[in-house]
This record gives sequence, structure tokens and C-alpha cells, in this order.
Amino acid sequence: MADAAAAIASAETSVGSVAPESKPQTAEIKRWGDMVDDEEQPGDTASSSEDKVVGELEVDKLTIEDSKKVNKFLDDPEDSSIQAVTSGDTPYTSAATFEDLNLSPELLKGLYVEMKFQKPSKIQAISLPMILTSPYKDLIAQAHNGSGKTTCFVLGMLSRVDPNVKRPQALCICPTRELSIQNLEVLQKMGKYTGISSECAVPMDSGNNDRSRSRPPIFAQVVIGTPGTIKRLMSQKKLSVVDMKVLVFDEADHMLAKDGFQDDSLRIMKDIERVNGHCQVLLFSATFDETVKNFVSRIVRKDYNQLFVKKEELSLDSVKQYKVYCPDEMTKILAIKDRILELGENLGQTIIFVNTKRSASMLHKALVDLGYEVTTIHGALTHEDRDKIVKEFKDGLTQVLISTDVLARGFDQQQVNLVINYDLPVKYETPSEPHYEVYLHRIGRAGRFGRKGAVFNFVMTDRDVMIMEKIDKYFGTRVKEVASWNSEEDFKVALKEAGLL
DNA sequence: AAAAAAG
Repeated sequence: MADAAAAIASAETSVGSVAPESKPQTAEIKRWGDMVDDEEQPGDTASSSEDKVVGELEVDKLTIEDSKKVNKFLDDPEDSSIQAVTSGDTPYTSAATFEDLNLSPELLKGLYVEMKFQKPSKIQAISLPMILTSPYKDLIAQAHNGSGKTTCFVLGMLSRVDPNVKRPQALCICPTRELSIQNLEVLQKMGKYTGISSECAVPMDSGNNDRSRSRPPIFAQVVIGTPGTIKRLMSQKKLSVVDMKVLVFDEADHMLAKDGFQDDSLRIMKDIERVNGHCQVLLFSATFDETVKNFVSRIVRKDYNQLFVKKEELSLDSVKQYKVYCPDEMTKILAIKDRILELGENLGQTIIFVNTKRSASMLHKALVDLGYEVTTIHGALTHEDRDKIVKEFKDGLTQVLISTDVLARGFDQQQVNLVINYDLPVKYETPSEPHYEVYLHRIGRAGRFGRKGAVFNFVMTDRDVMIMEKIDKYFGTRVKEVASWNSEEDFKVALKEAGLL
């Protein structure tokens, strides 16, 4: 019986007849759903003035049916193909407009007025009908970095909440404090006119000693937070799950990986299911390696939908990747100093990723000693400091941020044009192996929403050389080499090629 | 002796 069900709707590149117009590569046009934080462009410009149709690509209405039928999704230039696999016989029609989704007028207003969205991005067009159509099936959804995943599940949560029921109905779990806060901000902005209440469930400020006693029970209709706090709130019976309709895991592959938050996540899922078997589970991430993919497909309901992207098509063309050979640690620091920091604010904002807190502190000290202004974030800082550093960076008060992998996933700051892998991401157990998923997430911090971006990978050891080779092979890319770290010209050429100068 | 979350 089980075998009969799965229908494969392969959404391979189709396009065909539409979109002969040139695509808006240059213009800063808001075509995609996930454009959070576009508020304070200092001295904002005409920007979004015209509500003309911006994307010339008309997303056709189409139906994913339970048959071996090939569905054609029109191709976004930055977003190649998504494979949709639906289960059962529920037909889904991809949403060309937000109106197609039967959203409340208040929610639509939030999308257009607050978020300034115009039409669903591709992943939104495909996934939202799957999320919002009854019977509400579980969903595993993969999509490119910066393609609007957040909007998918935020919109899903907001529109499945019954505004009249003043109890928790949607829960979203994220791997970090920062991501929880960011997602809540998106939700509150999008849901501004809905009157739906929401709350962040992350550790309280460290000043608050007796935090387990001081936290009141949660009444908010949507809750977003980190696993430990959520788990504790549930066990203390301060977070009721009886009315829970949607459970979202952001960065789901990490949330369900054994070296991630697998135990916590499973426990939360099971505790909810015990009380409430109807809760829909949504799993979102840009990455799902084979192991995790197999695992997550076992833990969701049998009758689930899925969306996947081939790994070769995951790295965005709008972000140019480079490697730079640096013979030693000092050289890496000098390269950052002379090739990046000296260019100042012309580049937009920069994130420098390192592998350890120690490495972060070392680099921070080195650059500060050289007289440059950088800030640094990692998990050993107090919550207040972390919040402050992130806020300063998001407000554009700081230009260069050194970070561990706290911010590797999900962190959304559109002004980040440049990402530097000061340390290449490697697997903990096998340091000679690249950590492909982390690599992809890190470089996804640049070039949000089709913007231009560049990545410099610092290659120091023989091991690093091999790691870059493996990364190329895995993603099918050809990361270009910047010939000399000491050549201003070489860097300028690279940055120009990336569209940053 | 990793990142992160929490206890």
C-alpha cells in the first residue's frame, strides 16, 4: 500500500516561452519574498516607489498531481530547479500571487505594506499551498539561501493560527538565539495587522538570576525559540501544546542531526504528538545531506510532501567565490587588513568566519591592535553582548563582523556583500573533510536575495588545499584563485568581477 | 578541548 502513494512532480527547468525580457540584474528591485529589514535605508530613496510588476516572469498556475506528471515551474534566474514530491492525492496549485492563498486581508496587508512584497518567490509559490491546504501534511522543504524560506513558514504559522484562540498554536524552533529573534522580528512585521500575539522563547538576560521562576507561562499564539528553553518551558508546563497546529524546525537538518539538536528536537516533537496528534511539522533548510534527509523522512508522518534542490545547483551564481593562498597566519591577517579593511565602506558589510572562539578572539585582537574597528560574536559572550553586537551590525553601525558559526546559518543582513572564510569549515570528527553544509550556509550570508556578493576562502595548509578541491567537486564549482594575497590589483579584479567595486 | 543551547 505504501508504495502506490508517492507521486513525483519533477520541477525541472522548464521556462519555455516566457520572459524574453531582460532580467533585472542591476536594479535593486524587490522581487523576492524574504526581503526583511529593508526598512532603514538611510535616507531611503525612491526605491520601492513604483509598484510596477517587477519580475517579468509570470509564474504560471499549475498543478502538482498525484501522477507521474512533470510539472513545470518557471525558472527564476537565481533559483534553478526545485524537485517537488507530493504524497497522496491532494492536488496543489502553485500560487502566482499571494491572493491565491486565501490569506486574511490583514495578513495580505502585512505582506504588501510592511514587507513590501509583490508576489511569492518560487519556493513560496510551491510550498505555501502545501502548507495551507487541508489536510495539513508535514513538509520537508529545501531551498536556496535567501530565497524566502522564512516567509514560507512565518506565513504558514500566521495563517494557520486562529486569531480567536488566545493560546499557543504555532511553534518554531531554531538553532540559535539570534535566529529566533530574527525570525520573530519577521513574523511581527508581517503579522502587524493580524493582531496575532507572538513571543520569543530564548534564555533570558543573564542579569536575571532566577530565570526559571521568573518566567511567566506563555499565552502568545506563536512562539519562536531555541530548543533548551522550549524544552524547559514544556516540562514546566508553562508552554501548552494542546492547541498546537504547526511545529516548524528552521535549519531543520541541523536541528535533527545527531551532532546538532537531534535529541532535543525529537523530544519536543514527541511530547507534542503525545498530546496532540494533529500538529503539522514543517522542516526547512538550505541543506539536507543524505544521512539527515533519510532520517528526517522517517520521523515525519508517512503522508508528507517534500521539496529538494540538487546540491550542484545550490550555490548561487550571484555570489562569486575565490580562494587565496596565504602561507601563514600572519599573512591571513595582513590580507584582511590590506586587501579588505583598507577598502573601507566601499564594499558594504563583511563577515569573517572562523572555526573557534579562540580564533575569533585572536583575530579580533590582532585587527584591533592594528587600529581597525571590528566587532566579534561567539557563544561565550553574554546574551546582552551578543544582542548588542548583532544589533549594531544590523543597524550598519559596524562594518566588519568576526563570527564563529553562530551566525553561519540564517543570519540575514542584506548589506553583507563579502564573506571571508578565515578558517575553512571542516567536520569536527574528520578535520580533513570539508563541512559542506556549513560552507554553503556561510557563503549564503552574502548576496542575499539575488544581490551581488563575494567570498574569499583563505587557504593556508596542504589540508586547506585539499578541502577546497573537495568543495569544488562536491558542488560542481570552480572556485577561482586570487593569484597573490599581496596584490591589490588581483583583489580589485576579483571584487570588480563580483560586482562589488 | 567545536559551535551552539542549557543545566
